Amino acid sequence: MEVQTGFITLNVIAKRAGVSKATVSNVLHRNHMGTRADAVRNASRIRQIADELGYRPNLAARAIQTRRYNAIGLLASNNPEVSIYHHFLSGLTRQCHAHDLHLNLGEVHDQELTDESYVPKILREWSVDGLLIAYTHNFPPKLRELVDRHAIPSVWLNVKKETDCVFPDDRGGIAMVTEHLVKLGHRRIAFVNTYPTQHYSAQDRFEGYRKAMKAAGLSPFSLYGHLKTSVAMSQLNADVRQLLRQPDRPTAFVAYHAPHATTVFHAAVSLGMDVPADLSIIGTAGEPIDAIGRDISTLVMPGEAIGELAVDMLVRKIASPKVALEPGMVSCVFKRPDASTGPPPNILDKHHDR
Amino acid sequence: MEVQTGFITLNVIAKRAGVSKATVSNVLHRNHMGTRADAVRNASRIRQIADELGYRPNLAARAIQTRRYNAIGLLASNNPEVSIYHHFLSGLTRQCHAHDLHLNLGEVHDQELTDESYVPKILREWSVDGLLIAYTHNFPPKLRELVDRHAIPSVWLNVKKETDCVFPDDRGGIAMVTEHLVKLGHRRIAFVNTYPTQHYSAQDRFEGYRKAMKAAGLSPFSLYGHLKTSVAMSQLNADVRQLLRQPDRPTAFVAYHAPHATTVFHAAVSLGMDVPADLSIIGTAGEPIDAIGRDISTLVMPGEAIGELAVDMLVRKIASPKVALEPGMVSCVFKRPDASTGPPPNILDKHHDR
DNA sequence: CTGAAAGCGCTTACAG
DNA sequence: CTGAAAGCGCTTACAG
Repeated sequence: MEVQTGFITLNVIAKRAGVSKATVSNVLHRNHMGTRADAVRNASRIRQIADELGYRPNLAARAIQTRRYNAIGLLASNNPEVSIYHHFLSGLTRQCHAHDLHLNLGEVHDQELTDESYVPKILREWSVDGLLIAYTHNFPPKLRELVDRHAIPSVWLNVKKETDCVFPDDRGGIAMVTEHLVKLGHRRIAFVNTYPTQHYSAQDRFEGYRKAMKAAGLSPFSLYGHLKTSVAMSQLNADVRQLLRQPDRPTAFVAYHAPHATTVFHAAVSLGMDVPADLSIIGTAGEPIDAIGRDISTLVMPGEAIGELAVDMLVRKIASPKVALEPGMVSCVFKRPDASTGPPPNILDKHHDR
Repeated sequence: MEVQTGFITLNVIAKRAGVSKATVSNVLHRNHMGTRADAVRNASRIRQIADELGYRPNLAARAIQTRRYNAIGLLASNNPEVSIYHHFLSGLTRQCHAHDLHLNLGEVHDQELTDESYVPKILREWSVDGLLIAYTHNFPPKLRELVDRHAIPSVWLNVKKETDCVFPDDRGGIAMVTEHLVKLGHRRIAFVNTYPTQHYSAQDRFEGYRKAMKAAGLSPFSLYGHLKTSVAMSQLNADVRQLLRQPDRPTAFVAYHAPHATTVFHAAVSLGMDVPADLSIIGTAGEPIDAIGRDISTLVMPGEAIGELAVDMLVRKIASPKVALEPGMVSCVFKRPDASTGPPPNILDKHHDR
């Protein structure tokens, strides 16, 4: 039985049931704990009619009344260098469902950012109770001004700020996996990142690595150091191959993210090396189920947990907009440590310094 | 200057400006082509006041009036085997912006599907004008019933149906790249897919390959044939290594998707082979910028174009719900053909049949 | 427990 | 061109 969408209102049901729309509203949308027998019968009759008619409450009418949209917005850049919001979607949608919230996606395309007058619909019109901002850096000043000006409750995703943000513990995670390599006996451990990102994770991951190396009395070595422009993956492949031919080559790599790890892996194998017998490799931010048919020990970013926590925090923020929320730091998980790490090979262990 | 969010209404502006709210509404939201000098002055004054006060129209109040939410919903599975909606998001959000539409994300988590009574908020409440459904198979009957029953205008993403759907031309694309290999002189071309998917793309990609092989008088060879359960990537690695050691080994691979291609690539290199001198490889549905530092010739699925077309179609569908829309088929693009394909190596070319 | 009434913020004919 | 009025579908005190 097909129903005419959008025309089944409280009024229609009320007439059918011979009651007032206030009563229908009470029965359908409030916890109407009836006790009198006739009231209970009435209520179930109303519910049945609503069901038959395929009633769906009009959210807008409710929103206008309650001053709550029961919806939050996600303001994200579509530039993958600036936002990796895809990783959070699963957690976000799950937790939105838990709070019975709609999720409004407002992706900002980079080309639009050049247009000074560009304002995403999500900010132009009032239709969410709060905002999740997935914009690690280069957040357009104009948008920030709007968010501030309208005092929209917001929580930042994957950004390190004083308050109201959620991010993974990059530094701690990388330090942990670096220590893992140190404990296995590695002394020449290289860090690799091809991206020139202004995101905190670039600094933090390197810092975690550096700290762990220093603590073990080892010299940190970053393949590219501080980059102005990104290095092509084919270049990385070539550079790693050359590096691995040196007598004082690294015996282990810590990669900024998964593709770096698979590229190092592939370069090593192309030289006839075995992983982890000849070289240990740790990836970051991907999943150990890799793309080359060889599992890789990986420090997994808890994207889902971040998404869930962000929604929880935003819900609190919406309830008390004035209260600044402590940053939410989520731990990373080291998965499959044995997959691609092991003791260093028995090569001449002279100190590696450059 | 901070404004009190949500309390700046047409009325407030009207009072400040000393006009009626009808006038404010006209000036702000209609193309109020004033001609009389005083009217023009009035209009710009109203606009200025609205601006100063940080007025944002309340979408809900408008929606209730116009019976239009100016929003569409995306109903997607969070099971990556059943929906790959992430690929479409960029196109979806871009085109939503072009049509000045909100995008509501309703992801359905698989665990919820076991719950018979589960109904996503997006269907429970009326808050979008239409629905994009990214659910290639196993769409829960309950949800379909709701969509049908309420006659919600909808377009299916990445699904082949009689009407109202958008999908890439998998068959044509794969046939094209297979022909490319045939033209290069390959005769033993293998197809590889580790997933037991009920999605049309599994059949279609294989069909495109099979057709092209038959047309060239060659025997198709699928590494795993029809699968009941998926094959681990490590298994694929091992199997490819073994296969490549056979004297009548394939000289080229067509992969169901990108990770299959990189795995084949890696397996070949681990045997000391060179790509494309010793083996040609074509990936599908990823980007040629691969994860191993070696570019791969790839048949790219036009995710962005699909997303854009889907929104356009849904907009038409919302305008005329009764009209069935022709399926939208989008062509795939063969990128970097020279990256990992070339003429077959000079190995004994005896016919490959199993 | 139920219903008449007022109101949320906006839009839309319709008079003036 | 402008404004008073009615109404969109719902919720919420407040009487009864």
